[in-house]
Amino acid sequence: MVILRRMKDLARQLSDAHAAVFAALGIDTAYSAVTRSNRPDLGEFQSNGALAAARATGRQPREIAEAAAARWSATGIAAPPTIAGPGFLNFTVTADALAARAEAIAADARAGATLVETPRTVIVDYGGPNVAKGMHVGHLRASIIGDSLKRLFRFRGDDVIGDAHFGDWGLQMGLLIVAVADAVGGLDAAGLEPFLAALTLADLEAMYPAAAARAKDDAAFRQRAREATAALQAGTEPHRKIWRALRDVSLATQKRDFAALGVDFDLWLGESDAEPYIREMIADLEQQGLLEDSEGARVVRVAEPGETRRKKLPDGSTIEIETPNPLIVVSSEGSSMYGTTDLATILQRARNNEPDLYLYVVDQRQAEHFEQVFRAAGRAGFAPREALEHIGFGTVNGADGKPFKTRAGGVLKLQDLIGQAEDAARARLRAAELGASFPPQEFEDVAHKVAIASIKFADLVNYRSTSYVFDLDRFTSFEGRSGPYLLYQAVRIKSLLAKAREQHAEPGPVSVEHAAERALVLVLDAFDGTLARAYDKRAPHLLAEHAYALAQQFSAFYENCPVLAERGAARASRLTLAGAVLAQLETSLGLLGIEIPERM
RNA sequence: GCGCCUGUAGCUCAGUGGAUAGAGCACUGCCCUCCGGAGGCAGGGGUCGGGGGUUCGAAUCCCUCCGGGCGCGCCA
Repeated sequence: MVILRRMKDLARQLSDAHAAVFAALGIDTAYSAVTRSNRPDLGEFQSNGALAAARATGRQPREIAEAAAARWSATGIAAPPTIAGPGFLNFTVTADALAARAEAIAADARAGATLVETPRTVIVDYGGPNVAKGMHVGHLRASIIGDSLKRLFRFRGDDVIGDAHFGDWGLQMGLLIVAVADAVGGLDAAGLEPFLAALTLADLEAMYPAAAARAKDDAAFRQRAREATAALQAGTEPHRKIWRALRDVSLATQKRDFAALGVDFDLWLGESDAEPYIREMIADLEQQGLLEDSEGARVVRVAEPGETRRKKLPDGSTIEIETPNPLIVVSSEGSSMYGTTDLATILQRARNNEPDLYLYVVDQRQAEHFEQVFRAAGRAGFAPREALEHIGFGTVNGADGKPFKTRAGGVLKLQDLIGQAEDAARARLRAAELGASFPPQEFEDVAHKVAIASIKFADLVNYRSTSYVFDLDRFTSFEGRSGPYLLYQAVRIKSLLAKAREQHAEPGPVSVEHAAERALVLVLDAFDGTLARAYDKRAPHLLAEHAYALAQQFSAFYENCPVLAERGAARASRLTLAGAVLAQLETSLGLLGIEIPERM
């Protein structure tokens, strides 16, 4: 196997050259970073290092900038920088450097992306469907963001394991077991077996909300559910048999929903799979003296000394209590709570996968829960606290700014949501007279890809911690910053390249002449830096923005720089650029979990 | 009450110490004898919630006030 030394991006090349200049001048190279310019009228890249270095050393920024400019000798990459304002250095790269970079990207199977220096083992916990409920719009973000992060980390060279972590072991199971018992007339009723055999997800979706609602104000019913939960976890029959049936029905549907969404997992484990570790974990916590009795439960305290908050009691008085709250490991009923399984799952993962990093892609509202679990895991030595990260995200809201609901006020099932997006995609395609001549099966495939691209791009283009407003009309639009626009641009390039092949027009060496070509190569060049930042910040939206910027810049290039109308070297150069753009666009969208149809 | 998140153009959102705050939608005006116009180019539109402070420099950091969302032990 040939090991290629990947070419550094232009910002990196300029930074290296600038660092050499700073080193020669005796200035700390920590200030030598060169980045894309925010003043394109003055240069393509800039360095603010002279200002920062001036502050640190007490020298004049202008003087440092002038000395650096005078020593600049990176021939071939850029001319010596110009100085502006109090000491900004502005760089304009040479056409040759751009051409070389474009060719390197075009020839690279990774479209110009480098790998992390030290690959790690990373486990990504995302999706998190609940066995008691079908997947709905609320599961969208966990699935889409988690899947994208998994792809991004894997692409950068890490060994990544995606785990769905089904919610199949808590009180929701106890509630369902009691509901089943009531439906058939008791746990030992003859009707149990046939009931379980005929069970569907629809039954489950009808039973669970009813049971959950009843538990709210029927204390006796709630107590029965808690007891049933404890019995299930203790391995009692027929609780276990019922649980198995419920889980099987739910899982089959959820796998289908994930498949429709184009989201996959390496491990399809759930909370129940942590069960074998719980007894041992509790003994370990006990032995370490971390477990305390508290109001009938057994807890691990995780607050540091002095971490307190005031709490109002029912009688109106306030008391000072520790924060975060202790993590409940054993409920007063003797059952496992979600904190118990989460903690045991860390132990399980540490044993089985030895991850360097654990990412939990879960709703931001659970931040405090994870803080408790992570602290407990750190204290118990299951995993270092720094290796555990909660990747929180905001909610999907309706037009009223509140979490998204259907017109009837219920939650929108994932399946229905995808169906609505497909309807919208079909209508858009027909309105644009796209795919009219396709075989029905291909038309449906295109509509599905457009629908998924609409949903995923609209979600991923927002920074994950902010909530966003769900607006299917906007998401499925072919205009502007949307998934369908990106598919359209990509397919248009495919069409162009196919036409070139028909004409036996071959790509060739790149020469960068037109301003639109310069701008395009600069966007291609920015890919690797964007990947690195998206990776560091666990922020796929940076990648979504890059894909959009690339498509948009290609459109400008396409408008200004005819490809097939040219002949010879110019045509060959532009074909290389077009090919590089398509490859990078496919890679970018692929990392977002978005598939591009062959034609549309 | 305490804590976390959040407030940027009419709308949806980027930008978290650097120069003149950006993009999409919407709006106005141009551009199809030309590779897919679902496009491109240009323009109007912002006291970056208010006030104070730190800094050569603040949407970004600190303080304070106002608005919105969420969380605060036996649900997940």
